[in-house]
Order: sequence, then structure tokens, then C-alpha cells
Amino acid sequence: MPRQVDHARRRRQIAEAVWRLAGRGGLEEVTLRQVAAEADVSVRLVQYYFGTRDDLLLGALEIINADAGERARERVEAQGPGLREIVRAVLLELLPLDEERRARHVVYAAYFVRFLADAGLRAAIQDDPDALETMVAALLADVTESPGDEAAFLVAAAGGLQGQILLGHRTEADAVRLIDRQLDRVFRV
Amino acid sequence: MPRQVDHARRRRQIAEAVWRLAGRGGLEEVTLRQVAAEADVSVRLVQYYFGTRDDLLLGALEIINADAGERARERVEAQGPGLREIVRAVLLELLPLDEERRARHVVYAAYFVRFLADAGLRAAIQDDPDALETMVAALLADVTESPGDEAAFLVAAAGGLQGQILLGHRTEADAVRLIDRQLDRVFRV
DNA sequence: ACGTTTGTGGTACGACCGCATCATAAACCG
DNA sequence: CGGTTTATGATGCGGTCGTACCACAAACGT
Repeated sequence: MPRQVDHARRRRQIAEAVWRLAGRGGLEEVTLRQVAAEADVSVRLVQYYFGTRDDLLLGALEIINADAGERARERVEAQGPGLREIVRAVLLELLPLDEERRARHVVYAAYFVRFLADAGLRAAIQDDPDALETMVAALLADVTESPGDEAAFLVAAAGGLQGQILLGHRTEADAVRLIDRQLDRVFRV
Repeated sequence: MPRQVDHARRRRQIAEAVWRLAGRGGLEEVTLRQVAAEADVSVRLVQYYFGTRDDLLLGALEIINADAGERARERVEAQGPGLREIVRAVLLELLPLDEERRARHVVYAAYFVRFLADAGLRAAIQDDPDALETMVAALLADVTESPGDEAAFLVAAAGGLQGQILLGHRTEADAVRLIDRQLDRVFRV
């Protein structure tokens, strides 16, 4: 074999090309040839590391999803011990407040319709859909009498704000302000 | 000419094929050939009534968007005079509570990434993004001290719940219940 | 040292893509 | 009634698609 290579690194290099293309023009743009060109490798390599196109779409999603979980955990754990700070960090993770999160949310949007039809793809991200919500609910247990409902509503609103920001219907600052306003209420400041 | 035909009806027939395909597999599936087959017409007819593929995507979106506005208006006007009922109807319009609304929201999801890159497409739907919100805010003017913020949050939450329902993360009934709970709060029952 | 595995490139095949061209039949206009 | 317009079908062209196949060089195992 030519020099032993870091398999995971190559996969990531290719997966990043998938994300960029998907974010630019949807999954429609994610062709083996385009991915190869974007990642600056040959078509053959894309096949070698991921297999078929469906495998590629699944693999790239699994990687970005693992990244998302890791980053979210990092950011939440970087908060102080205040309940409110932690809840806020969790909710803000759903907002495209930097290029990384923005790109990630756009990629999810590109996959969205496929999730509806492909249970395999959905499974790749379905570990944490209500994990966030459960976490928020637990954090709110002592500050409100219906933590589950408040958590659900906060998470849903953050998800809605995400879409509005991406479409340019709302500024990031305004979305953050709205979340803080609701936290004011829930935490009865 | 062969018998004069209802232009608008033919366009709708073809547009509906676009919606079905987009809802099934995203815009990727919306090819001239697939659309023609789904609408049971020839490829030539699709071209005749819409032009290029981009024109087709735009045209089909304009039609579904006009439909959405019309239906929303109907449903909201069918409500009684109660403020809360009207606000509720507006918010529920954002939820996929029947097949028609579900299909529509899935179509919007299929277009989403394209909206980000194509200002022309975005313009086709950008008449009412905050129209809903403005309307809700006006309705809430007398019942809360910050109608704008509450309206924004309610609309955002409804949008977030929409996605959750589509993905099967939440039942329709639960989403409606959550909205009613928040309306309880806002209307201080 | 040598065969086997690993990583990589090139490429060919059949299908499908968007789009344009040619053909044509039926209804309207004069 | 003849010509123009409208609505439709069939088909072909150049390109890209996913995928499979072939080749090969470098490192590893023995």
C-alpha cells in the first residue's frame, strides 16, 4: 500500500465537501463527481471511502451529527453552574450564531425531506431529538410547575427561530433577545 | 388549436405533480421527465406551460403559496370573533394538521435550501413571513404588555413544532396542547 | 524477498438529465 | 375558406449521473 493513511481524516475531508455542497445547493448538488472535485480527490476515492451515493449521504450525516453533539456538550459544559445559563446555552445551540452552526443547520435542512422517507437516515440523528428537551425539562424542574411543557415550548421556539434566522427573517440578536425574554418569564426574574 | 384548454388548470395539474415529487424525495426528484410522468402529460407539455426547470420550480412554488394564503385566510375568517380563537387559528395554520397542510410544509422544506441561495424563489414566498406575526401581534395588543415579543415567540414555536411533527418527534395533539397552554398564559385565563 | 493487502487513479457503460427541434392537428380570425 | 395561432406529441443531442471494472504502486506480513 502507498503510505498508510488516516482513514478517519480522509472520510472527514470528503464529508466536509458533502456538507459544503449540500449547504450550497441541497442534496441535488451532492453528486460523486462534485464531491470528488470539492474535496480534491478522485471519484474513485469517494467510492472507496463511502461506497454508494446513499452510503455517502448517510456517512457524511453521521459525522456532522457526531460533531454537533460534541460541540454542544463542550459549549454547555463551559457554562457556569447557574441553571439559567445552562438552559440558555442549550437553546442557543439550536441557533445559527456562528458559521459552524449555521452550516450545520443548513445541512440538516438539506436532508430534511429525505429524513421523512428514509428511516435509516432518520435513525442517524434521532438519538438526541428530545434529549435536548429532556435535559431542559430536568433543569427547569425546580423553577416552574410544568417543566416538561415549558421545555418543549422553548426548544420548539428555538427551532423555529433557527429557520427564521437562516432565511433572514430575523436577526440573530433579536432571536437571542426573544429567548432571554422567555427565560426571564420562566425563571421569574 | 386543439380544443381551447384551461391554461390555469393545466398549470395546476403539473404543479401538483411537482409538489408530490418534491414531498416524496426533495427537489432532486423533480425532473422534467418525472414531473411529466406524474402529471400524466408529455415532457413537451411541461416545457410548454412552465419553460425551463427553474421556471417550473418557481411556478409550482408560486401556485402552492397562493393556495396557502387563500386557505389560511379562509380558515382564520371562519373563526368566531374571539381574539384567542383567531390567534389560535393563525398558529395552527403553521402545523401540519391535515394532509394538505402537511404536504405544503414538506414542499416548503424541500425548497428551503434553495431559498437561501435564490433570491427570486425567496421573493415568491416572502410576502407573508412576518405578516402572520404582525397579525398576531396586533391581536395581542390588548392582552399583553409586549405583544410583539409574544407574537414572535408563538409564531416561532409553531414553526418549530411543525418540524417536530413532520419528523414524528411529536404528535399533532401534543403540539396543539402546547400551543393552548401558552395561549392560556398569554390570555391569562 | 516476495506475495498479499491497501490506497489510488483512470475509465467505460448504460441510464437519465435539461433542453431544443421538428411535426401536426384543431380551433380561431379574416 | 385559408391562414395563423394554440396546444400537443415525438424525438434527438450533448452532457452528467452512479457504478463497476481494470490497473498499479507502495507497504506490510512472513
